[in-house]
Amino acid sequence: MADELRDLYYHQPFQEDILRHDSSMVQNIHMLDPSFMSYTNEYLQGSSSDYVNNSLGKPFGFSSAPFPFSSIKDDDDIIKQNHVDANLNINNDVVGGGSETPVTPNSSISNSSSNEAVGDHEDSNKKDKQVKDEILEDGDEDASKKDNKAKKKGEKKQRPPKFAFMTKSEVDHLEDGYRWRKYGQKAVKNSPYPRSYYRCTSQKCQVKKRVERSYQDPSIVITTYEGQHNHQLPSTLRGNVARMLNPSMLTQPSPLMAPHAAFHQELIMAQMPQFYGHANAFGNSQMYHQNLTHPLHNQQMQLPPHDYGLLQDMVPSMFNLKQEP
DNA sequence: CGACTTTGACCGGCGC
DNA sequence: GCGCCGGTCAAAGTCG
Repeated sequence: MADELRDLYYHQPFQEDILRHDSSMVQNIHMLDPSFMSYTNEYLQGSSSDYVNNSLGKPFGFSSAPFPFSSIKDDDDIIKQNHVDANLNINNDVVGGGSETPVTPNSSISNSSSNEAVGDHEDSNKKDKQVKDEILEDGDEDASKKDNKAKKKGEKKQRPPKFAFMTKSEVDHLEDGYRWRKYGQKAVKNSPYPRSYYRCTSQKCQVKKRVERSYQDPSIVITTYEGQHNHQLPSTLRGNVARMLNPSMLTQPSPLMAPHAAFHQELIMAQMPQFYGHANAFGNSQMYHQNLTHPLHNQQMQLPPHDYGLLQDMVPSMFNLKQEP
């Protein structure tokens, strides 16, 4: 399974290769193509439908173009979407400096193999069907175990939307601005690395996340968020996030949050605003989006010169703008 | 002492 | 029905 996961990881077109910084513990954060997300989810105990029907309504990359989730009805549609994404990303740099096999409009082999690489495709179809059935039901997302017991036979627990991504990091639990309490850890089948379960410590916030390390590439941490925060970021962290993003203050390192951690958080927040709808410290993050969405255009963007200080040092590719003295 | 982690037990879903 | 597996619970332990 992890072989396929790695293949997908390295061969699916990524929206961006955001971070390239040798000295950063988080070297690369890869926001995953929507279709890949659906595949990834197969590995992460969910179903492609979890993503197809999630509340994001936007691509998982930084593109501002709406992703037609509603048009996706089955795996075939996901594969078609994969074609589109492959075409769109054909000229983009990907992991490995573009040494990957180019994805062409006729790369159905790649896509179909990816489809097979999902593993037990029949099983995934069953899961999809299950989730689709679940979606037809009205149910409380945070239904407790007791509530489940009270449910009728045949009713299945509805899962909140999920968002998974892979991060190259030495640390398992990446700081994202929220406070989490670990409530479980399980050994992962066929992997020497355990999976950890975290729950947001805020009262009445049902957001959970799973963190596990890829056993094929132990440098990669797979994080899966489930649910939606119903509160703001802890104030101290928010303040530091703001500091990270305020150009006038960027030269001041944050004492409470490691630079890579703060940036990691921002990536997540920009990536899934619905998950951080109450706490998007980006505010007006248009520039950020544009920078990450069109790296080639970035070089031609005309922006007032700024000293981005620490962040610029961390993410030189983001600041690949002409800034004449 | 409160917040958090650890870890074995437990539960439900699923395949056979 | 049984066993496997993922996810969760909760008591005990740890830390600041």
